[in-house]
This record gives sequence, C-alpha cells and structure tokens, in this order.
Amino acid sequence: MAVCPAAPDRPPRTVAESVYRALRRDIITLRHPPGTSLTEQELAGLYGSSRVPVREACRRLQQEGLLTAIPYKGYFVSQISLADIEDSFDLRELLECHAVARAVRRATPEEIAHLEELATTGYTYHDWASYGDFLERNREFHVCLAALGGNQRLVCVLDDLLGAMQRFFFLGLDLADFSTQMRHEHEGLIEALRRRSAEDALARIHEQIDSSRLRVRRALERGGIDLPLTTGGSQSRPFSSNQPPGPASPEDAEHG
Amino acid sequence: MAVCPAAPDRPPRTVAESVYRALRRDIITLRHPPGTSLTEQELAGLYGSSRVPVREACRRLQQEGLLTAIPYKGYFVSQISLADIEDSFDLRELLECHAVARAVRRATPEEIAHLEELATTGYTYHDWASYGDFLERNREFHVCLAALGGNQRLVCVLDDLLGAMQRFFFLGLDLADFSTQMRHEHEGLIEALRRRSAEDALARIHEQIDSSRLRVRRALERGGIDLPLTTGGSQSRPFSSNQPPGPASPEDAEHG
DNA sequence: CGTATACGAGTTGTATACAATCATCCCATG
DNA sequence: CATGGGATGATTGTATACAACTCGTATACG
Repeated sequence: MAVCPAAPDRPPRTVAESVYRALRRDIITLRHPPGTSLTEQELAGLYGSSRVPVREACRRLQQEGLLTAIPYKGYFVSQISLADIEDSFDLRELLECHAVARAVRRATPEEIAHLEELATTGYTYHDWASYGDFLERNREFHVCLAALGGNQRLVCVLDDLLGAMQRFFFLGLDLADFSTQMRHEHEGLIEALRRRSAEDALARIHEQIDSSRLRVRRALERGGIDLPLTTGGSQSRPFSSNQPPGPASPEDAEHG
Repeated sequence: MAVCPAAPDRPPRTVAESVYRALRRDIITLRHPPGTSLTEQELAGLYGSSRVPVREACRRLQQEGLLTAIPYKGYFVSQISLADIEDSFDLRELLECHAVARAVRRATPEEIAHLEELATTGYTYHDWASYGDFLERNREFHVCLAALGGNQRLVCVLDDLLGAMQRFFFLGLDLADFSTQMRHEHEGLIEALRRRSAEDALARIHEQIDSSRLRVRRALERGGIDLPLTTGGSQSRPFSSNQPPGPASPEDAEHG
C-alpha cells in the first residue's frame, strides 16, 4: 500500500533511514538546488555512512521524484518545471476535494478534534529551519483530513504527492508571513466539517489549495531564488524521465 | 516524477532489474500468493543472484505495495483486502475519468491512432502465461489514454496504481473469456474520442472500470482461488502498514 | 511450577572489495 | 586538419563478509 513514507516523529531505526531523511530535507529546503549533481560516494561522505545506505536513500528519493538517476553517471536533483507545478496542484485538488466531499459525511467528532490539534502549528517567518517542520505538520494535517474520506489508497497517493510538492511550498512560505492566514484557513475548514456543510467545506479546501498555488506562482515570478527552471513544455509522448541537468549550472554544492 | 516504472519492452539492463521483473510477475500471477513469507537469501537462490539486487527489487516492490517488509524478520507478499480493492477502483475511476474528460478536447488524430494500436491486444483464455502480457498491454493502453489528458503527474500515479491492481485483474481474467468484450470496449472508447463526445467517452470509461470491478468481485465471491483474504476492516487511524502474514497459511512456497 | 534470563539460530543492516560500464581525452592515422 | 581508436578515470552495479537485531527456546532460579 504505497508504503506511506511519513512516519513522522519516530527516530530513525537504521542508517539508511537517517540518510534518507537528511538528504530529503536538504533537497526540499533547497540546500541541494535543482540540477545539483550528486554521487553516492560524495553523499556517503556528507552524511557519514557507507555507500549502501546512501544507495537505498537515493532509490527512495528517486521513486518519489526528487532525484533523477543516470546509470554509471550519478544522481541529479530533479528540476522544477512550471508544467509539473500546475499538474501537481491540479492533481492535488482532484484528490483532496474528492476526499473532503466524503469526509463531511463520515468524520466523527473525535476525528475532527484530532484534526484540530494538527491545525494549530505555524512557522516563524524568515527562519528557514522552521519551514521544514511546519511543512511536515501541514502535510500531516492534509493527509489526516483526506483519511477521513475513507479511501486509504487515495491517502497514500496524496501523501506521496504532498511529499514531492514540499519543495514548491518551501518557495511560497518565504514570500511573506502566511502563518496565521493558513491557520485560519484550517480552522475554517474544520468548522465546515463540524457543521457538515459539504458546500462550504469544498469551497474552503478549494480556496486553500488555490491560494497555495498562487503563493508558489508568485514566488517563482519574483524569482527570489534563481532556480534553473525548465520551462517544461509538456512532452508530447506519455513517458519521459525528468531531464538531467541540462544547461543547469553544475557549480559548487558546498554543504557544511 | 514518480519514476514511471513501466519501461515495457526494453531488456533489463541490470540484475536488480531482472530480479524485480521476475519477482513482480510471480507475485502478480499469484505464484507467490498473498501471505507468502520470503527472505532475501531465499529469493537470491530462486532468481540466481546475490542478496544485493534482491534487496533492491524488494524495496521497489515494497514501495509499490506488493511486498511488506518486517525488519530483521523478512518479507511477506501483501494481503489482498476487499476494502483495498474497492478503494483502488474508486481511485482509478476518479483519475481516469478526470483524464478522459480532458483528453476528449486535447487528443490529436495521431495520438488516437496510436491508442488504437494498443487496443488490439487480447489474451487466450486459460493460458495463464498470456495473462501477464495482456495485463501489461492493457495497462499501457489506459496509461496512454490518460496521458492524452495532459497531466503527466496524474499519469504516473495512475501507472503505479494500475501496477498494484494487476493482481486483482489477474483474478478476474480467469473467470471467463473477456478478451473480445474488452477489445470492443476499447474500440468504443476510441470512437467516442474521435467524435469528441465527452459525455459518451465518460460513460464508456465508467462502464469499463465498473465491469472490471465486477469481474474482480465475482472472482472473489466464487473464490475460485483460495486466497487468504483479509476482510480488511478500514483501519480507524490514517496510517497502518499492511498487516504481515496474520493467520495466513505459511505453507510451502514451491517454485521451480 | 512459574518466571526471568541467557543463549542461539535466523534475518536484515552495513561495510568493503571488486567488476562492469560509460564518457572523455589524447594520440595516431588517413 | 579531421577522424577513429584505445587508454584512462570516474561512477554505478554486484558479491561477499561481518555486525546488529529480533525472537523463540532452553535453562537456571525463586
């Protein structure tokens, strides 16, 4: 069942797990920006382990779409394309709205109360370190919300999707302090759930996702961070893996 | 971008890849029925390699939901639960209908022609060997169809989902000879695309998925294959990995 | 007799060494 | 000067050896 990667708090049980988390965080927080070239040996040095756990971590991240592997060549942090951002938000909307529509009828008061606990988190503006934690909490909120819809398979897919989208969200957070706005949005949604108003709940979730989409779009337009964006013309043929570095700047990947 | 695992024909470039394909096929064709216990060493012997490629294959299959790993204990072929089947079909319907609705407007005549080629395949009743190939072709058809909708991210998710559902489909195929019926369904859908009739296309895809769902349901009711089915009461809490063997029959896992 | 504990088999987790593969550059050659 | 071919370096792919962990069992003790 799609593994449901997020086992949030629990300390890592294996080296591979901790390498995975560290590397994932460094990709999401753009410490390794899109296009960065990475080798297993290099990563083994960075995260203090041998190549084997690194390899496992890279395979997971590759499956999640954050890394692109080139046989006998190395790994590259996947590019961010405008098309992929739009596709991701479209898909997210489809999944979450479907789930919320069902959650309105199914959610028990206890479940809604639990959801409310998750909704209270925020982040502190300009403190990049807090962004990562907040994004994880936010993901948990939306995943638990979707779980109330009753379709476990959908929940896992959404969880993976939100995981891959965290890099996008990260960009949006730094644009301004949306912490309280987002909390209010969450609370409004919970209220709609309590009143079992499908119409209202759907409008709220729709609004939330759209405002998130706008944040990301605006962040990209302002280009506060000079991302080597691929214009991402939608490939005409169904399959095609994320192109490697392309004309991206290899540059240095200083880390410590 | 979710890796898009199906690189259909191309010969395997690595040992890990061929182990992955072989093991996956053996799980889908129920040679390793749900609940079967597998160890890395055992699999290494079965498929003639060392533990390392086996490990990589198992991790992939775990991520796809076909295997469940228990640390220091081993791997188990994931159970099939009625709830998961219903969830999967619901999700499939959501994704494919969304894609088809958009495909109706976007698909070019060339793309539709390409789709028609993929629609011509069938299987020979009671020849289990042909089932696997057919299911792959059928998956490719539905994936390419969805690709015409223009959302690449959705396509990858659907691809993964159909991959995980192949075990279900396998059950349904053996119930009777649906080969020609399915081909007709495909052709009808293509016709609707050509006429750009959204209403008709949606009705067709809906009908196709529902008939597929019914096939699987019927196959399970008749219980032609004595699967250790978990009744799969929907777990009350969002996360919970697929339960291990439970009261399933460990039994022998004869293979050669 | 019940309980705690130490032991041992079995399994995955990790590290290291070596093989296979690919890209690049240099040099010989037409 | 252009071009083909082979050496060379870097990287992943694979195999093997060993460490860490878990669970069941037997055993000693109260």
